[in-house]
Amino acid sequence: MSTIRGARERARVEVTAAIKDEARRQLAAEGAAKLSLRAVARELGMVSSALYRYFPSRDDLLTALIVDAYDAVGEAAETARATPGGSEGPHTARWATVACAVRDWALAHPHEYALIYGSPVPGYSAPQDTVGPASRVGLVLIGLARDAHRADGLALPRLDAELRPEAARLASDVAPDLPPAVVAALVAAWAQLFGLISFEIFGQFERVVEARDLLFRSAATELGRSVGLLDGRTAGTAATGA
Amino acid sequence: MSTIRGARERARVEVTAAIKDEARRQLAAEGAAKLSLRAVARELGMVSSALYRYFPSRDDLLTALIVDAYDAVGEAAETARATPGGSEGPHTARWATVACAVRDWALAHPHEYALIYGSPVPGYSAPQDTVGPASRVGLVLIGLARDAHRADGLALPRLDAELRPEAARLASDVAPDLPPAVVAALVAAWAQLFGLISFEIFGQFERVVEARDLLFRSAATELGRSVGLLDGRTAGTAATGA
DNA sequence: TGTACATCAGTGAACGCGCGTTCACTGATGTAC
DNA sequence: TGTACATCAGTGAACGCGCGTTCACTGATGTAC
Repeated sequence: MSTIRGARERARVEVTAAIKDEARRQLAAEGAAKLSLRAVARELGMVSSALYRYFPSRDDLLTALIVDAYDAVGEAAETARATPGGSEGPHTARWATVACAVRDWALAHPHEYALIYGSPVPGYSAPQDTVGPASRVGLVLIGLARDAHRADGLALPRLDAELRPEAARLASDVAPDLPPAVVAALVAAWAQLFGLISFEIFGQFERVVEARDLLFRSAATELGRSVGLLDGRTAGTAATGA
Repeated sequence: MSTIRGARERARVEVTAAIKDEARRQLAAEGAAKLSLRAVARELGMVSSALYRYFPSRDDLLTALIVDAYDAVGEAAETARATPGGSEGPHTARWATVACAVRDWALAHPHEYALIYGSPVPGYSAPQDTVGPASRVGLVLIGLARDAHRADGLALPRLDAELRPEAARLASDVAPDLPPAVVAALVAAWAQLFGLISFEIFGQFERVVEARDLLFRSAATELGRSVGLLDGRTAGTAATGA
């Protein structure tokens, strides 16, 4: 199926991509709530009913955009982690590199960011297809902690006694090889990281914060420390794979 | 003007409140994007054009709801701070009390929360009226740090050298009596606090975190520490006023 | 206390708009023999 | 290589819907003298 199967099939792939591109363009211009099949079709020079050959409904188009957005930000994080800044030097700096990559993606695609990390679109409920792509950024953060752990660059963060069962459950769910205290701190840091980004993207920093790059990098680094990552220099590229 | 001025004026106040209440109800049911003047009027047994005697446009109604929501969450924070849990005992615990109050409000009013801390409503730009109410929660957090500072319960958080000018500027803007390092950490903690809440409200914790109360309280307490608040017991009610 | 006028809340009809989705159709591309 | 049939992308008209906003109006409440 990876071969080109003929003109019809190739056309289908291209038109599907064109529809999503145009939808993304309208998303950027107007926001998710205003995304309309008719407007997309109009812009593409098609009649609106033709889109139903590609997406059975408006919600399915939205779902495709959501999956693409999760994949895009996940890929940005993964790419950053593969970069020297994300795989060499102090683990807190690697963490900051990945965090900044996520933020950069968000600044470049604010409406796609809002689609996945903002208020849920009214009347729309995300189907199962989104959970895989949605976890990619989280997995990169876990991977960074794992690298540090294997290189002895990970301290144990504080863990409230009453949180121990939940931490153990979380760890066995997402990273059984890491200490539960680290996993609990990771989940909190994950949410807090996007809190910093959302406040910037959604305008809460307007007229308050000016040096946003600096504040973000500094706060993100501190978040890395809260997970247990150490500032000290350890081996360059981790001996352990991904 | 504080006295009752007559039936007409009293009716105006009541109808205005009824419109906002019904609008809030629809907000909770459908989300901001689906809020429509016609539906509100219908539910109130009025004709849609009658609403224009009270709000010059749909956007003005939205603005009123936004201001009310900021005021409600601000009041929740202020009330919590006035409570024993918010004004006595370790400063980190006071901070956690306030943070939990904000989260409780958000859980009880998810759509109003989304209205103010979620993706901006497309095509709507917040007017100046919202900035005062929008800052109330932040001011409570600053107040908590101030209480600790005056009671010698505040340590200096780390401050990156390159962030010093921004921290100084921030401090002189919002809290000249606090060390710049604290103010910079406060701004970051403020955003991160809402990151924890948004992830929960917007569904990112679905199928991941189970003990959300515990995780939140623990992470919020840690955020208080990141600002410099100390766990040690200091004087009961701070000798210093608000 | 009574009359004349001003204010203003609420009505009902209308304007013009864009939306998602369905359906019977045309005509080009692909497949089987 | 050629013919007969099946698949399927795209058309165009239509259905039924709800929306924000305007406008001339009625009638009740309030005010000035």
